[in-house]
Amino acid sequence: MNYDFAKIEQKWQQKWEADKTFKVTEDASKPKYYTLEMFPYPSGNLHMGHVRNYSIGDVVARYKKMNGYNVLHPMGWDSFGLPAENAAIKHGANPKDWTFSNMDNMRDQLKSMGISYDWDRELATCKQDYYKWTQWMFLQLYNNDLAYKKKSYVNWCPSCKTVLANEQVVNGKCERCKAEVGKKDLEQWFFSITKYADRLLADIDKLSGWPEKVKTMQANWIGKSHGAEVNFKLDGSDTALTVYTTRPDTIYGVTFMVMAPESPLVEDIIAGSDTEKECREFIHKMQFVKEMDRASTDVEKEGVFTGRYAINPLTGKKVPLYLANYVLMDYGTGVVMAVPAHDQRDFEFARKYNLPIDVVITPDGSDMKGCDLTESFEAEGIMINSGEFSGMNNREALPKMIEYMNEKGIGEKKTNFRLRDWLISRQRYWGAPIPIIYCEDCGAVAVPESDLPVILPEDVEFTGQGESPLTTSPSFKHAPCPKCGKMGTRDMDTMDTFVCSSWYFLRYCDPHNDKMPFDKEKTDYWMNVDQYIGGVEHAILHLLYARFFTKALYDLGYVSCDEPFENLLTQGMVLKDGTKMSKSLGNVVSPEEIIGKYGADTARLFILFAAPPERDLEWSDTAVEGSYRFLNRVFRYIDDNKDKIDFASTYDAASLTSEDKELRYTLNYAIKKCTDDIGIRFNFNTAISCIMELVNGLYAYKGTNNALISEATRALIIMLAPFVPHITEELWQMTGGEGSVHEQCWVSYDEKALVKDEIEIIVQINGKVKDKMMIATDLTNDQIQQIVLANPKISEFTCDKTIVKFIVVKGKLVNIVVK
RNA sequence: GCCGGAGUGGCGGAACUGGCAGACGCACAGGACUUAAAAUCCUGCGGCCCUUAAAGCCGUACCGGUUCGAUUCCGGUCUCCGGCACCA
Repeated sequence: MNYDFAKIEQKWQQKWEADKTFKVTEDASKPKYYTLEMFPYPSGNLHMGHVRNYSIGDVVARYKKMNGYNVLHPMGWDSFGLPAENAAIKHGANPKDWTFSNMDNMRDQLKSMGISYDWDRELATCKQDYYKWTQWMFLQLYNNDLAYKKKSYVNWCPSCKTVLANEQVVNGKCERCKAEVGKKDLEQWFFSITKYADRLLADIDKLSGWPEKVKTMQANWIGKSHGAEVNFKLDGSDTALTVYTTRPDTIYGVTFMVMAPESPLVEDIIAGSDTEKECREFIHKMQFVKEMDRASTDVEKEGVFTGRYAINPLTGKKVPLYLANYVLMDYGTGVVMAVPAHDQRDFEFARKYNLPIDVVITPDGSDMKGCDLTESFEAEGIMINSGEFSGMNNREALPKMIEYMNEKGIGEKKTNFRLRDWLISRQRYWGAPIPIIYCEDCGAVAVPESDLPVILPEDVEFTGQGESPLTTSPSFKHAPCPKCGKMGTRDMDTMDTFVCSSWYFLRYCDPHNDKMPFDKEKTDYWMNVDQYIGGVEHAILHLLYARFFTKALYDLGYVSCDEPFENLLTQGMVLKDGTKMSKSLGNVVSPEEIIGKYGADTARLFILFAAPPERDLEWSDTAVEGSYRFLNRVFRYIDDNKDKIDFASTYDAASLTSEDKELRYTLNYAIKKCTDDIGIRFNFNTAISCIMELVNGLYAYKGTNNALISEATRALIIMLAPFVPHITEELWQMTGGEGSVHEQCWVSYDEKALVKDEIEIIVQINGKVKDKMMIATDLTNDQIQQIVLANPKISEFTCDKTIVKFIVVKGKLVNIVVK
């Protein structure tokens, strides 16, 4: 007979909900612990990735609670976003109805998993009482010069019909729909995340609880580089051509200059030149080259001479100026000094167009001809043909050269970042409206805080054609200017949904506040998030934006922490047949189906047992049955032995039989290991395996000490409780436990029970295992040596040899080195 | 190209501080119970040698080093996964 999981799970879920077992409030008398799983997008159904994410979080939350912490464990919905709009277009539904019914369904599914959320703190980013404060956040940034509107050349997804942030373009394709991303010249809102680039980079060092992988990904994304800006002069004009270079030490080797065809300087430069026609053709051609094909290392370098020259400020030499496909407009200045001898890209370009290659650094300072090179020389070396710097090591010369150029007023030190400002305007409907009104007289005016929220209208049409659905609303477009009262027009864009998710962890601390986004006292109590758990796909986007928001709010005095997430766990993916589960591959296993067939406890146990949390996990139907089998085995044992169990009974440790001692050892070892594995190592798979060993030990125990059985059973139920909350609650009740198992204290172990009278030691000769012996634990090394050498099996090896060394590793092994 | 991570039985994985490689589970095989099956329980389960067993040898991607002793530390190589990439 299998245990009736369906009945048990439903029974306890209802009881927990009725008792508000997991409701939490600030309590200064207890240490707090904030555990958070990344909130889901309400797509309609939970998938296995969610099950894994929330099972991991629930173990942490329940374990910490049993260890005396006041645990905040909330859940909500990242509920703005494009899929709702697409569903509206496809099925004629309203994005709001679609989203809310998905949330209802997924909330039920989450409840069926028995996760210990404080549902009173539930939030949804698409609700007015939340997005009001998202708009408030916009105003804070706007009022503090951290939000601005700018016309720029932005990423445009033709399929989603909206602009995208740089972070949302992956390999030239839209992160969401995989369509080829184009470029568009649009006026858009940006957040000045680059003002925080230095701190976002430097404070990565504070994140000792983050995986190395995520930290390097963020550092690479921010991409700080050190160099100099140097002014070249355009020959026959006063125009300065400013370049950014990380290698000012190679400036004597500049033989030409290259600039991006999009550069605003181009027009004046080519006007009237001999090659104007060719230049215009090249610029025209470049407009139609896809971003992806332009920004790839293996695309052939291509360019055209502008007919003009630039003057090297150090040498006074005249060098030709080219337009080139490999120069990026949005990094540095859009103009690059080309040093073909010491930069591979410039080298390839120079070879193609027969431009001179002047070597200015060689390994040993001897002369070298550019024509002899097969590739650029980018390593460290001695400078040659570099005026007064010749003969110096180039790395030592570099700062001196910057200093020199600084004195002469031709250049200065400069750091550059790869990170760009965050484009937050979206030409979509289902998002938080940007609280800005455009007035003919006053320009862009922020909606005053007292007028928030700017409500997302419902009188819109979803045609899938033309502009954003928001523009079809008759009621939304016009609003009086907050400054002068004259009728103006609202900003018709909504904010990137990543804005909504950049501060939700703060709202959970005070989710019903209608005066402020949160009360500082409450965030002071709960923040930081002690443990944040989610997929590694958010390593850059969400985590970087959330860090930026936290720092900005910190600077404005709204929070006391300048990093939001103390510890981060990036869980691995759930795979089937070696690949990611996906509808198109037809290898999706639905959580609902598994929970229906085996129960939530089995689903949770399997997913926690099958692999450590950070690693990818291969789904196995047979292994799921194994987990189910284990739970039945536990249930059966306790059901069969419940008459023997009395938690109040005690025993005398001094009068135990050897059998008793063995069980007692297994028990205490399991407690020790399980405690470390959950609390310190986050290795839930091994925590579960040692609980399994305890169950095997209980089955194998043939003694009659019921008090000992009771002690072991009690510990078993408590240790299993964070993993499988329903069955343990039932077993707790069956064995006469008081209250809820989830309100019990975690178990502690007895160090003395882990000390054995006799232990097995390994006997090695020259590092190879030759025998195993049982010896008393209280022997001295000399006594051990005597006993081991008296062993006939060992003396057989040692008799005709000399013993060089006798190594004793206390409690483990001895190694005899013989010759 | 640069930066990270990984490589252990048929499979998922374990070995935490340099000390019995393969815990725990899955799969498989044999047995008990049963009229039978399922369920359950017991036993075996890295490879070679061998009828079997004992004993021995080999074995943690590969080559080498340090050490009494290396899956673990060091040097080099290969493969796979992830991120970034014409960033001057």
